Amino acid sequence: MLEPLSRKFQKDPNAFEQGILEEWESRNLLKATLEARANAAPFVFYEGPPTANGRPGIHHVLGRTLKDTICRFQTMRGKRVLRKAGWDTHGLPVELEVEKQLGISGKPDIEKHGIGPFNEACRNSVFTYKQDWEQLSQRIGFLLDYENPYVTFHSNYVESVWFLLSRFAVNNLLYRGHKVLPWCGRCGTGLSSHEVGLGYKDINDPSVWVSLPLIDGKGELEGASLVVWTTTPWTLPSNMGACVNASFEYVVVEHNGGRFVLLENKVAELFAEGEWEIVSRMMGEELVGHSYHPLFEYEGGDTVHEGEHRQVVVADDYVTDVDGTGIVHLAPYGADDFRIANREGIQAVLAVGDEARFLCPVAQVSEGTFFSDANKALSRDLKERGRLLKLSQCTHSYPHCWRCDTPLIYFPAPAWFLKTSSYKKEMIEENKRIRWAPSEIGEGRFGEWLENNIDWALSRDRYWGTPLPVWVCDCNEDHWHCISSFEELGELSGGLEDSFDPHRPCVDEISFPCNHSECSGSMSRVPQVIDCWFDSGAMPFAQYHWPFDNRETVAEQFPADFIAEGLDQTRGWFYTLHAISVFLTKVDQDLWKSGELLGKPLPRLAEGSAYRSVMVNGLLLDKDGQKMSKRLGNIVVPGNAIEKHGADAIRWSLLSGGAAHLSRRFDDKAVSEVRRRVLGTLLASYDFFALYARTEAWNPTDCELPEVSSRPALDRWILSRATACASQCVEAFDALEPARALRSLEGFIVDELSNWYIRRNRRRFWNSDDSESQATAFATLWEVLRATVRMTAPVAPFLSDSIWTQLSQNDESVHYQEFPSPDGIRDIPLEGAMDPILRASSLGRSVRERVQIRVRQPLGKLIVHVAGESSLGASPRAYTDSLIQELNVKEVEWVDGTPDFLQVRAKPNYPRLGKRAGKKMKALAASISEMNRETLFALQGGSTTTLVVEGVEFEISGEDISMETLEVEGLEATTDGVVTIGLETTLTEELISEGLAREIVNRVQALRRDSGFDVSDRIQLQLGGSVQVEKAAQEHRDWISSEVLAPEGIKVASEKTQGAQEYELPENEALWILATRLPAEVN
RNA sequence: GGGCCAGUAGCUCAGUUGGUUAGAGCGUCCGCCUGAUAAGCGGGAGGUCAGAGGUUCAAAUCCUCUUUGGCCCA
Repeated sequence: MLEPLSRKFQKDPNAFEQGILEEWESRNLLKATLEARANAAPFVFYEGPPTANGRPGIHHVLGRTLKDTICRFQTMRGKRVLRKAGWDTHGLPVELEVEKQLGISGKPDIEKHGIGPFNEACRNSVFTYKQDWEQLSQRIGFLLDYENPYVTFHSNYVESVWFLLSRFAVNNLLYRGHKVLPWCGRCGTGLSSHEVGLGYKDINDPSVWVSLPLIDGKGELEGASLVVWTTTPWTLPSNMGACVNASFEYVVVEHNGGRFVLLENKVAELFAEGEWEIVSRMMGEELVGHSYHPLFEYEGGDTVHEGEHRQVVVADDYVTDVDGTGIVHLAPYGADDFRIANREGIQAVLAVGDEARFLCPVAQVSEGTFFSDANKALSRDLKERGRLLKLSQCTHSYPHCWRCDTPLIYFPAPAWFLKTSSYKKEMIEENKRIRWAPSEIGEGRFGEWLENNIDWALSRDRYWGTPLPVWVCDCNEDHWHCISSFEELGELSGGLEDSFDPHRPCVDEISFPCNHSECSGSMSRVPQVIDCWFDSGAMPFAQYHWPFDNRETVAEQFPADFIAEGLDQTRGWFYTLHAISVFLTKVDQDLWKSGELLGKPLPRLAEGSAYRSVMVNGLLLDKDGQKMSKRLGNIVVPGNAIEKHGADAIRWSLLSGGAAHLSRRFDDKAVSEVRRRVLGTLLASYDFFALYARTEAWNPTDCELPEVSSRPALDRWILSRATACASQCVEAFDALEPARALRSLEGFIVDELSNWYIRRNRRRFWNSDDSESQATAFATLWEVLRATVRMTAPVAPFLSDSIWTQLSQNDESVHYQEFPSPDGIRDIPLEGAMDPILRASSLGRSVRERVQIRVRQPLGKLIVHVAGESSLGASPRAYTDSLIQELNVKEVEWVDGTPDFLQVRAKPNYPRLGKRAGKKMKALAASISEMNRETLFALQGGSTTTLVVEGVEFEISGEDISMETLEVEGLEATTDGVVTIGLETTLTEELISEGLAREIVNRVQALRRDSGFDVSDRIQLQLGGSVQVEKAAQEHRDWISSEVLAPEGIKVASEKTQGAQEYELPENEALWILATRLPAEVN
């Protein structure tokens, strides 16, 4: 019992933790934890679903540790924390992976292969690395319910998503439109931004300046033309309008008898010097509303956006003065252009279709011409008609299809949208109620994103995803319907097969008659699937198959109290969760009106966002601050690091290294340091306790723990500090700032518990002469250690649990104990009184260093003065013994008041006086520092004095100044401004003799250790040496023998015994020792 | 181009509402202790708080600009 743990941990942390993992597994820790909290209030956590078709890296360890730590902490605060795992399984990355596997590429290939087999391959591929994820999570101690995860491709999940989509449709927030995408005309497909990035190439393009003659120009604008610039002449036939920036100033210039409108600083690029002059200036807004003659007249084309206007001037901030003329030609082949056309009601007609070829003849370009081949002919035509002002060539980087190398176009593809912009106000409002850590992300990045919200382009022309549950009539495409459940689909289509799978292609085959009156058409599904971000954003509902099942559970488990993901999720999961939940709970009022749905009660869900607080973590870089990437080969494989250091050290180091939201470096050395300095110290402290509890047979169960009030000041101090630490941890964890909690814990464990409390109290643990003090020491340390491991448990779950089990001597895990109460016993005056003691110790060591007298050499007297001692709530003098031991002095003299030998000076209390004195503060500070000691003394005694500074009187009281001690006359002294000490450095005969006695003990102890004796082994001791040494040994023989456990006393002999160890002591003194272990019966 | 964040000791980072001499760990130099012993502790040295300007009696902290780096979006 009370086994030592330190060496086992330091030697092989991995094996150490594996043992604890087995324990947890055998008793199913997560289940046990939830059972222990069966009736507790919930703390709701949502797991952001990872994609399991990639290996987890060390940065996932960061995210998972943050989640786990907060969840464990809340569990220990008495909450019931369900932890349902989840998997994000749909989407393009899966498809690309499978294309690679099957050795095919592109949509035509996939359709040739067959959507059915392709999706089957996707389904099999998504869990390629599931094992890796589960094992890693389990190994780092991330408690997660992997037995009942939510999986986005499961039928139930898909059905919930359909239901949510149908609610958008019912509210008229689902609509058909166009989305401008990077598009390959040859493959007939849109590309993701990732794919676009794969295919940039430098090409040569024409650069044309074209005139747009105004139809209705008046005054200076009469007969004037707008000038636009483009490198894509093929888009000019599809010109919809011209866009200016309302706040720019434009000029009208005359050139060769014509008038042209553009930005002043662009004129020189167009016309030669001296051939133009400025006629007039006007703001962009004055141009808005004019119309101009179209560039090309032709029949045909594909109208993709109906509108009342064509060829008009509009304004938008997206127009810059960097490229072009400050007037932008709008064509449907641009996302901004499309947005503006939408807003302004401008008709959009495509001259170039989805195969990137002309749909109709335009000028000298024939139907079917590939877009890039039309540039020359179009330019020529414009030139002939006098509309081309300038033509040159430019080389620039242009995207190409990474599969077939064809130049891409930006193309408005048919798409389905969610009208999120219609409830932007609600989303912004609800965002203000979310607690963001750090807050800037919520106000800044996320807030900004919501302010600029545009409708959600929901559909994807792909295969492996949740099919968009929209069925359209073949007679009239305005007859469409969004399905809300499998049951509804079954009823409409005459029943679903048992093997029904809501994925493509199965779902594509289902059709039913159009139910619009007097329509005899047949409804079939649109080909698209949906953005997989909608899947993950739907998880608060879909993870429980709401509203078809678990309505009560969702009502309790919505919204989340806490989520935590990386910064890159701001526009990802954080947004989709928010957008869907705000819509469902706040915008969709109809859903909740009746209080029931499908004939069963529907509990109202809390109105608002899906989460109340969110913790954002930054990127994890390598030790040199480089982004980890396969290319650089600097990816840290979590397994290796864990094997070396164990998970606790990694968890601790990841959480303590700076604010969570900043990008941080993963540094192996930092992990070692944490392991040694923090975890090592905690274990050593426990081992110390265990060692003496064993030898002295102390057991918490068979003794009565003494009243705290009756314990020594130092014991009450450490208990109070433990409470202080608990209160800081609770505050920091609640604020989602684990790094702050860990700083408190590190300081408490290393400085306060180990380096001060244990170090100053060691003797009490083996001194059974004072059994009361010993029992109290054991009780205090036991209690403090138990509190400490409960505080470290959320961060270092393994180590903490193993120490806890030892201390408790039972099987109960630390992980469902209560976190130490922040409202426990606290004695703040006592804590304050310790501060001068720590300062005095430090000063004392500094003086000893200066005068070169080692601590082992006792000194006579230490004089201590504490400025403002009387204002401390408790007297530091209660700790006099600690100071005597720490600095090895015979006595401590506490100085009252400000005696003559102490030089003092006053410093102004700036925060107090600064407000009163204002500009005169500097002068006032000067006169305060000149006040004499009598005045200061009087002020401290409670009287006041008046200082006149620059003609103004200031009444100064004791509170307006603080006293600073400078030095002590006649002694080796030093001060830190608050505490001043003087050290008597005279060495008397007795002190020297005692110093030597300590040297002797020191050498004997070293010899004991080197000889491999146990700490409680008794020995027989012979020694001798130089005259002074022998004299000291004689004088202190009793003390020495008790210190080194030589019950038979020591034998001082002038003749050196054979086999004795020789030593050279300071001041050229000589010593020899012979120590032998006494037989066991003596021990 | 826009937004957000960061720049403090050789390295990694703290630094509360502006207020006394800007702190800690690692590293380095010097030393100590050891009945926690394959540990531990202390003391020094080391900083123009990225740069410039401003507000203020007082700025690492507030404001403006510049600069470097990161992330997100165009």
